[in-house]
Amino acid sequence: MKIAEVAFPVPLPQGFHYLVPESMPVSAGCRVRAPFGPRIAVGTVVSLFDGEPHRPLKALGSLVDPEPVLPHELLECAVWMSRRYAAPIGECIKAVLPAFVKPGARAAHRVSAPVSAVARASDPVAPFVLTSGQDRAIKVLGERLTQRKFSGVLLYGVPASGKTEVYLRLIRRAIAGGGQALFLLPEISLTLPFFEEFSASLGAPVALWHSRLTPRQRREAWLGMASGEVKVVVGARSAALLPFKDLRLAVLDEEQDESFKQEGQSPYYHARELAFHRAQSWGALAVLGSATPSLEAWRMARQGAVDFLDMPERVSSSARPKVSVAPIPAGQALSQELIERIKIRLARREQSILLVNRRGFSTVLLCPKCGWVARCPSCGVAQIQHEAAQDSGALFELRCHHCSHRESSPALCPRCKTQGLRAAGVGTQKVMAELRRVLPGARVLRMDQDTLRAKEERIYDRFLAGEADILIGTKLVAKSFHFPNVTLVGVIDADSMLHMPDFRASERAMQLLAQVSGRSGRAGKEGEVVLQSLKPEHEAVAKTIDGDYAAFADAELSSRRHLGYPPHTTLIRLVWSGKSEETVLGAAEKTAEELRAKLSQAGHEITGPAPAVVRMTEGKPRFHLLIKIPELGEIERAVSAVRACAVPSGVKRTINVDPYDLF
DNA sequence: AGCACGCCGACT
DNA sequence: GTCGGCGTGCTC
Repeated sequence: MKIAEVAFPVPLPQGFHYLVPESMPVSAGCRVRAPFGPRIAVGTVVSLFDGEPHRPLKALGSLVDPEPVLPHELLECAVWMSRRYAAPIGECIKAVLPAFVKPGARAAHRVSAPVSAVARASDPVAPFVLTSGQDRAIKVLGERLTQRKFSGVLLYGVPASGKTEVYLRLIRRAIAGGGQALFLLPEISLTLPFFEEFSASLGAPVALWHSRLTPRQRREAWLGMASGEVKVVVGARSAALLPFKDLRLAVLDEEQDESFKQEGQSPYYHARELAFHRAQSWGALAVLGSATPSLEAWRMARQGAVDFLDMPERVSSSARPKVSVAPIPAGQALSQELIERIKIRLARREQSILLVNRRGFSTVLLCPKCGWVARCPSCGVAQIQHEAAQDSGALFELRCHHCSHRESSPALCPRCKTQGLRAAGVGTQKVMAELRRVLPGARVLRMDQDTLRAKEERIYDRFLAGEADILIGTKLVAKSFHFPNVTLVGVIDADSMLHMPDFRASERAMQLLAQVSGRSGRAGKEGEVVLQSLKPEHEAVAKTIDGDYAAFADAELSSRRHLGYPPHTTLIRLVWSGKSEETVLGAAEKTAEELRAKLSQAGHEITGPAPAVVRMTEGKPRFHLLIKIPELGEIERAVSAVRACAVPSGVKRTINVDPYDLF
């Protein structure tokens, strides 16, 4: 008997089996209507096989699509994703189905119409003198490309070593043979400049892909990639889930960036792994590019799982910036040392960038008398004080950076009713206010998610055009922007990055410090970096000073081995949330007990359950647990042990394999 | 995730 | 008397 495995868009781990009626011309990747409980639901056929059912099966109702809506390789990708991340198959299928075929899907409304997401243009290519590193990279990678079989390469290029030119030439070579290229970037705001540059110089249709496209742009880009008419796609994370006709090259630029891992919504996939998997399916070349590689990629390179290619010299002959440390002053954000150096830039008409960790004014509002802290009523985390909108009448408001909650900032302590609440910690707005006071003549711009909303390119363009002397911003300012007139970078609080209760804290700090340092002195002028820190002896700070990322990565990799942390081991994070603390904690504890019984002897370590750092979602209690799987342990065994544990009704449990978000 | 079935409060 | 609240249980 012919049986179809069908996935429905529901968070259930498995597919469902149906009998295929004799006359139905169904194939894998088609959507079908099928009786599902008390209703008829639309699902997608994952596979077809012949066999004897072990239980009475219902028959498929009718075909929705006469032809598959998902190409075979994309369907296979969804199935792989479902296994790799222990995610419900239906959710994985949903993630690869384009919005325009999803039943009842409504795309988010977008206010202004952006440029077409598929561009065709043809400009002559300007001649270019390559560095020897670029030349070698292009030769080696170009050679790989012509072999037409899978290989993975880590391209380790110092800041300003000219990786973009290497990518461009590789893409040109990939599409010259009729193939397609996938180019992934960590941030939506970075996709547009690359899209424009590639469409202008490639002379072939290029598509743009990210979550804020209009439905029409989506449709055009998706179908263009599926048909092979579009040759190149430049996109954010979810572009790793597009259909291809003939993929020959997949590039992840800034591969260390954590936004390549999807968090917040299942499936919790990592675009780097997906890009590798798909390059394997197509026999394509996968390139990971970074000046500060992730320890995951670094380890793969050290073990020979990917090849290592470096570009050690900068394109312009300028030297690496000079890095110094200044102590963090008490009671203010800017040290005298930093202020003096900014003054020098103002006098020379050069520009400065100041990196601040948090947007907003101050990072916590507390009562010195009774210890009350302003927390989000929905998430339970400390709220950030922001300057209020001009017309609101108040000076400040409180905002949650996890959800959209906002409220006015209280004048008295809500608990003990005394006056004199203290706003501690430094955000971008406070630095702005302080600069205005200390250097009233300086022209200052701010770039963070708050100022970014509508006009991200405007701030970039205005600073580039010299409309301001100083740019204050969060980690956005550390990204691949090129500001030739910047000769000073100041980091307001390098230590605050190291204090996070997370084993990746120093990796993140080192990457951010190295990246932001790379913004200084890019066009032949001498650059300088000032790190405000009280711990100059810390590994990440010390290695930023001597500029040795490779030494940092090797040392960190070995320390992670001693502590038994990724990338040597695998983590699985379970999160429970629900109405009452008793049921949520009860379920978590029962699971922990069962997992310890089943997994301990295989060397799996179970930590928790414990209240998550983000203690609530929508006001409901939230607990988590970590499973640490040893180097050669089986992930599948842990996942099936988790699946065997009951989830009481009223409780929601998520499974996150290789989590980056531990809060 | 839906959707039905099942037992307890304010209404035509 | 019944319309409907959402707790809990199942979907090949």
